[in-house]
Amino acid sequence: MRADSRSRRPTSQDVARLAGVAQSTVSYVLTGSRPISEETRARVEDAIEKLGYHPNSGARSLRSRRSGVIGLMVPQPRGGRGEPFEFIETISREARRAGYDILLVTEMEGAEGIRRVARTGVCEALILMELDRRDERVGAVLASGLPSVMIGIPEALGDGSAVDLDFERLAALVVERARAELCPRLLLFGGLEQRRHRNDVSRFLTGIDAALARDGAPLQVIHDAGPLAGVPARARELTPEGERTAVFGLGRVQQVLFAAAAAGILTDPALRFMALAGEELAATSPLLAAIPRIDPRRAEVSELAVRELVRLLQVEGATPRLQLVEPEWSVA
Amino acid sequence: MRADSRSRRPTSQDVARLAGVAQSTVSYVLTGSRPISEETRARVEDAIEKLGYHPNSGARSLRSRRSGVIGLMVPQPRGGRGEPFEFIETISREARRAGYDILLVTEMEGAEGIRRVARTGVCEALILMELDRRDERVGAVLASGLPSVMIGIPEALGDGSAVDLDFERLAALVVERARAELCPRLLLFGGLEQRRHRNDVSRFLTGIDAALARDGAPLQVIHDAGPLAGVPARARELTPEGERTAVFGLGRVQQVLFAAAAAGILTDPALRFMALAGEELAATSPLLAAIPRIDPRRAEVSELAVRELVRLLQVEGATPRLQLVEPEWSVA
DNA sequence: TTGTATGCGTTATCAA
DNA sequence: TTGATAACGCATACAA
Repeated sequence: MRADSRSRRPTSQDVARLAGVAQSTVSYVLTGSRPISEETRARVEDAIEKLGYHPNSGARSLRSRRSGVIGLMVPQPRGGRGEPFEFIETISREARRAGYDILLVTEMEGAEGIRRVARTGVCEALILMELDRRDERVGAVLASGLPSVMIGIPEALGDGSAVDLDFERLAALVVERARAELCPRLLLFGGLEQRRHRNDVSRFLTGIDAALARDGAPLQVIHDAGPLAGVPARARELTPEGERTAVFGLGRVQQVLFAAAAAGILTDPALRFMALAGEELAATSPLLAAIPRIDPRRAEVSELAVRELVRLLQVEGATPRLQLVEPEWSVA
Repeated sequence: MRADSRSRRPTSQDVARLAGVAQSTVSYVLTGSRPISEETRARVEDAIEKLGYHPNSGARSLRSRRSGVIGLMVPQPRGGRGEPFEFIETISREARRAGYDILLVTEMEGAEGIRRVARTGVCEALILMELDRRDERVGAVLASGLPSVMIGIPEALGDGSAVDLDFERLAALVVERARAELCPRLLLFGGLEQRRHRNDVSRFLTGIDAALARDGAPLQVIHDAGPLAGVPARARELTPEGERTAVFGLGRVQQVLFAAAAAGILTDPALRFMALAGEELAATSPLLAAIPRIDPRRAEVSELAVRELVRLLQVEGATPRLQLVEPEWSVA
């Protein structure tokens, strides 16, 4: 019933017939890999338009061995965090602008997922994010031989490309500011020492140590691993009269700030909250807009990752790079 | 230098050679579309294992016209919302369990993006989310002829499948509770009337009207379209001494609750906050855990969407369905 | 500047 | 129960 000539998707053969040229000519017009006369090109493009032709992706990737698809390994949603979404959406948009699509590979699949998409040829390149310092997926990616970019800096980076916010520099900024604001103490919440296996946490802590070792006022660093809702109270408690404690952590700031607000100590002069957070924090409330903030610049990191990958894919003999995005205070 | 026999990815031909069978036999073992003797199957599977063979996805989808890829249209990240991530990740995971991969199509691409992935054959099915009541993408999906599932209920659903939380029922729950708690007033924040174009908001408001029309204590509904940070204060202001106002909205609860906490009126007996929010809200603080909460059940909705799509893809003659997930109070 | 011919690695039909 | 063989739709080497 349903099938007449129109129900079948048009092929380059159909286009060729309508334009009165050879099938290969249609292909050459599309790939641009051979000069085509202005007149022929126009006729072909007309026919393409008229038929609503789109090249079949299976055939194309079978023949050219390039699928036009980039695999993106996404983390599990832990504790209702939504930040990965901004990475994912931006990466997807940027990739599309360069002519690529994004295919998701879940963390659940692990290194085997990497091997799968590499071996089947669904993906011709890979982006990884939320990596542990030692992450089996990194090895799988490098072994696959596909061009890749990591968001974050794992240990065995090999000669892969990587892009991320400079977490060491971030730590330096935090320490510098704590000193500048005459805080003798810096409380780091979120159990960072227990999360040292994360590549970003590890770099941050390295940066803290380095900053402490540099000249400057003495600064006591306290690692807090307790429940986030208790952070403000604990910070308040360990602050002697007339002194001031700086409070910072990687992620989950909102929870800490909420607890502070609920306890009425969000603007307590004895506490100096600082946050790694985007504009959305400032937009939530004027009170939060006043908090010194370093933007994680997720969109920039994402764009950089895609650009780097496209470079690896398209520039002959491109060599892997490590690119760090500079953190900055958003409110002076 | 680099190319010896090992550098090429093995094909079913290689497997056949090693197993001493015909290439087609390998294919039959893989697809299961023909009975194979136990002995032959074992030999083939051994060879597959030994070579680390994975069928080439381009060739497979060229020949079978099934790419094993589901397109997922994702929204733009507006105002730092991260909820879409839970949908995306869950959908991706469930799809993988059914043997499919998820390819992202950004909202930026619009209806043309739908047409593209459909025409090129990259995707053999589609999932749409965050739809407007009238959304050009819906038409494009239906026109593509691909099996599809909408998360949300747009107007021109046609005979597409749809899955979502039952927002009409959600409204009924909210109204019922406001009445049960003897609130003469319900304040709805977030400018819902201005966001009626959204399919979920529209259904919610329909549900509100229906619930109000039913028997019960009189309830005044106030639509608040002002800044979220001012919601608690405004709610407090319009509440006469000794009375109580219920406060609810779709999304952005955290901002409102933060403002309430900061103003010290989170537990004001004159206000009755209720929230559409997942566990993460309760986990943020004991204060928030006490707030009556309806879970949006994003994971369930996502799983249902994937299951429905898989049914459409795999069950011969399957007919589209509309499935609503029942909202419930998480704290009594 | 264009056309002809070949093969990418599968799936599935036709024989045996 | 299995083998040979023919497409699927495109990119590109080779001819003209």
